[in-house]
Amino acid sequence: MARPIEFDTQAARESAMVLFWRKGYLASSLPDLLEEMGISRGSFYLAFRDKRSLFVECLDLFAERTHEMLARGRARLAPLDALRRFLERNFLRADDRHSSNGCMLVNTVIELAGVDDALSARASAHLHSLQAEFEACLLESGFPKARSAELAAFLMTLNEGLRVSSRRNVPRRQQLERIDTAFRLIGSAAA
Amino acid sequence: MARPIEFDTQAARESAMVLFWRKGYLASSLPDLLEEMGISRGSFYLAFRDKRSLFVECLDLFAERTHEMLARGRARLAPLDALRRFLERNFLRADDRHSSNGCMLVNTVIELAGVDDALSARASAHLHSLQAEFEACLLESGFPKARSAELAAFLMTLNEGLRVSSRRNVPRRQQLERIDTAFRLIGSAAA
DNA sequence: GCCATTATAAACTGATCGGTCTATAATGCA
DNA sequence: TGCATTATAGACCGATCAGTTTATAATGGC
Repeated sequence: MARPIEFDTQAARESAMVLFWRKGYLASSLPDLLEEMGISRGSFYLAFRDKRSLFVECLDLFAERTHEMLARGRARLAPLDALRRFLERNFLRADDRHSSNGCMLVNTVIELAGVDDALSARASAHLHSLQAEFEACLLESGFPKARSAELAAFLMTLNEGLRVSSRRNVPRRQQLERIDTAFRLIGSAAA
Repeated sequence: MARPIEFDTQAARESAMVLFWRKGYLASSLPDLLEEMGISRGSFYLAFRDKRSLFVECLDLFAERTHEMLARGRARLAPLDALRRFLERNFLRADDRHSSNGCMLVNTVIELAGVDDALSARASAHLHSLQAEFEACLLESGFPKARSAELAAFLMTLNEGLRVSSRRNVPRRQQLERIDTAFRLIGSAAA
């Protein structure tokens, strides 16, 4: 019919990311994606190779955003506070549209392990580099090297667990309590 | 052709459970299921209503087995040791065929949230009752009521995180270290 | 006013999905 | 021997999947 809006590739990619984040890879059909992205089938295959390639781009974009989120916290908070703020992220605002989507990296690891191992491994690698960032925070806040690595691994497990909980009906308050419990445990062990 | 084996409904259900556990709901196709169960299409629809109904049965069966696993530990170990043994379960034997399947309840929560909320909620409810079992262990080992509830929630988050980790390429040794870290933290806080 | 570009809607392809149905083969029992 | 039961293989159904193609409409530059 008309030519209402100019085709913004990046905006379309971000819309796709949100859908993949919410519904996963398999359950996001082409019609779903097209409606969410607001473009036609023709434009889709013109701008992106195929569904799987777009998913890879969205996965990498999500990882980038996640890293930025932690980096912004580190720029203005003490490293341990930034880490804690990062874990609390999904649970602070009750009205966040994405608060029950969990983490796209965790979701992808779970959904596609044994189905598309390359995609699952890619998501896993992103989580691994996030853990390295955790470790840097802990080092910066004074923990010795070995202890930092150990706690970073522990906090990554906690992070994974929290992202699972955020896809369940676990109330926000309980989630925050769990984070509080974890940090009190770490604090009392450090003291 | 022939009539080689008598049709064992329960054995077929268990085979289906393992496939659902490994590949999830959406990626397990009817042909996949039939091959894994070793039965024909006709027998499938004669014995089970449909794919989704069978999945519900498998989900409940998995939850039952999970509870039994914890109960067996409680029968022969101190409650805190049983709890720890339960968390370590997937990581003890390197040759376990199912060691990288994670937990079917966690997998289902993640895969089907936003896709089939009834199934996701059912898996979540099973995790909730497992958490109640955690709390009973902690109560029995001497923690006060409020503290038991808090730690049970924390350990459920840890459990969820560990099941995510077990679907990734995280080495067994690191997983065991993470559990060790968690229990040392709990121990030093309790002391 | 014309034309190349860029988008569109929608038809189409072949494969696969879950689910039904039919014709047949093997069995236990009478 | 014959028949009801229980299983099989596989054809078949309509729906949906990802991806391609086509004919058309809107636009900017000339």
